[in-house]
Amino acid sequence: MDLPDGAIGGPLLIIAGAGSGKTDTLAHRVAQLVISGADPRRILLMTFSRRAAAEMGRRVERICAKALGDRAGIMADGLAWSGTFHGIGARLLREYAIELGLDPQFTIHDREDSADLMNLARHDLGFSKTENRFPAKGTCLSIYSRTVNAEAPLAEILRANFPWCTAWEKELRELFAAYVEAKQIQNVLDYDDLLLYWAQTMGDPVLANEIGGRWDHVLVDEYQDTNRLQSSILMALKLGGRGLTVVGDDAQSIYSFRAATVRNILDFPNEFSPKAEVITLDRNYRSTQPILAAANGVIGLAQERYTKDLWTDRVSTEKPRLVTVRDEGDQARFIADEVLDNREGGMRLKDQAVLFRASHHSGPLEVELTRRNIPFVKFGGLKFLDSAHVKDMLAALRFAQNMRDRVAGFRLMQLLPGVGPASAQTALDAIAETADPVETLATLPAPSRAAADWPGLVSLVTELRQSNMGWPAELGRVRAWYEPYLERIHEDFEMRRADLLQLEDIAAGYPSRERFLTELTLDPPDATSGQAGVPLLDEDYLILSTIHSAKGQEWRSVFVLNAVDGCIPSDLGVGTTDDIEEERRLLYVAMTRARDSLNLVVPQRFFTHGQSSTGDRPVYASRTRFIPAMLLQHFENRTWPVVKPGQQSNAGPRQVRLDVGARMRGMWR
DNA sequence: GGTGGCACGTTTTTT
DNA sequence: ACGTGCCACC
Repeated sequence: MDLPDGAIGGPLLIIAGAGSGKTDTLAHRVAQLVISGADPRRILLMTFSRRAAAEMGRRVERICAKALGDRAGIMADGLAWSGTFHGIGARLLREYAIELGLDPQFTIHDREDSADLMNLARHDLGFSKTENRFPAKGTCLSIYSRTVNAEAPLAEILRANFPWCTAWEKELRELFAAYVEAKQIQNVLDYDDLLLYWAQTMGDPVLANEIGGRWDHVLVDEYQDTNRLQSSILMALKLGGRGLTVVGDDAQSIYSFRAATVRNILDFPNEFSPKAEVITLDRNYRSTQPILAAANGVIGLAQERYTKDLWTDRVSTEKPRLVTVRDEGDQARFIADEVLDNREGGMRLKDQAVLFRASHHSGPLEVELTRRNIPFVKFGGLKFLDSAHVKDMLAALRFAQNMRDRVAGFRLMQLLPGVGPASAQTALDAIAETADPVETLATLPAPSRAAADWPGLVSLVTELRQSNMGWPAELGRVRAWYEPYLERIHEDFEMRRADLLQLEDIAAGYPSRERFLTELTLDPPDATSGQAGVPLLDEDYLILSTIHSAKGQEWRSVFVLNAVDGCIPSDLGVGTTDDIEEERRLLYVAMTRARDSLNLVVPQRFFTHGQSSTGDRPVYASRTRFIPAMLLQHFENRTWPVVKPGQQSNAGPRQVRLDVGARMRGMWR
């Protein structure tokens, strides 16, 4: 590979197609830098997830250990600065908090907390009961977030992405001002702030110089999925681009809903003079030729493309399959059958993955897998941390960490019977106004209807603040306090208690409450399991994942669920051309995860819930528009189950094949 | 002021 | 099927 060696070189862009060994290339580049004398502590590596960062770290260490022999000691600390933009931002902001006028004890709000705070502001301004409905809290947060991340004027964002909200521009501006003020008073930062404050910091010449000077080399992975704000930070970090390397693939850009823009990668070379060097990797080492041909066919129909087709020399006679099944139930049974077949043939469950557009698409499959005792782990979608009981526990810890955090305090206090929004509000107001919040909390008159429970809350918070019981013992203390409430609130508290024990296991892996809270928010455990608890590492299990969460990974056998219009592309949203194009890339990403075998499953009929006023109704689906007739030559078409002629009538109990009545009714809806 | 019931609108992907 | 706002009752 023709990469410059360890000296600090000019800016470099590596366009790395799917399966072209991007991770390996980046790992080798970092290792090369270290081997030729670069200080690993002066290398900044930003990846998309911390999982990717960990993987990169392992590979770099392995390569270095081999090459350096007994000098491998310089890698003792591994890569000190490796993580996501948000993670690195949080670390820098804590370090520079004083200079930036922040309290170093700041807590970080996740998306849901942020939405809750937005809601409080929305309420205070009286927007929640306007005659024409004001956008919901989540929508408000999305608008705010997109405006910040895209570095674009509000009016423009509204016009382009939220046209149904344009009439509320004035109110939204007012709301966002209140939201920002609330965050500052409460000493909390949201995800966007981690980037925004960092970018602002880089606007100060002294701090910019100091921070930029900490690293000789800055490398960024998955650059096609960064947004304007992130690229601004990067450019300010390395003026002129010395020591800067970015890697990505415009054909795999799938995060525009998060304001990521493919322009970052396309415009990168021209940001510098002389222009950045560009290296293109177009050999795919992952997939067989027929799989790649099909994937190339799909992406070949994209309206705009910059990189050329990938090639491989992995020959195979097996084409990817397009499997038509009757409905989602058959889809689940087909996959379970195939997965077990593959395993009989020697392929571990872990070498197989099922990918889908939206987290809930895997529901019927999860039921089938559980029924057949096939263990699986699911990535993406609803997280363990989003469950009410886990959030309650975290609220207690967060409130102890930062008593000005109203979202945490609000949630915590309302656990007590007899405490509702009004009493919580009053208590939090009193706390907000004093210099010694613990003292205030302790001397506050208990809300009259919660007289019995209030002292317990006060002593919990006081003890946590004194913080001499150690970590993770603190969490045990919170659980002891919380369990009676858990039993009171939830019928199924037994199951939930198991989650809390799991939370304690997770907590034991962190050195302190502060680190636990920060890192859990920035990097939540992203898998949930069908069985109780996550399977042990040495166990074998099938992978279920959203396509988004499957980014950067590969499996020997890949199944794609619901390859139908309405799912891929998703029929939500207004459906601009850009949205459709992104969905096409999503299918491309899914297909290129497969090494040896690829099945796209097309259920002819599936159910949506809600939507129509009459409740559930079957939707007759057609094959995804991204595989039009002209691409069928790349696939082996089949239907499942295979019905042999003459066996039709005794192939099992007769079932409804075509719900004519529903179809007739559907004509009029 | 808290709580529980009802009706209505919403529903992807993630740091 | 689920969250959220509104309203009536305690």
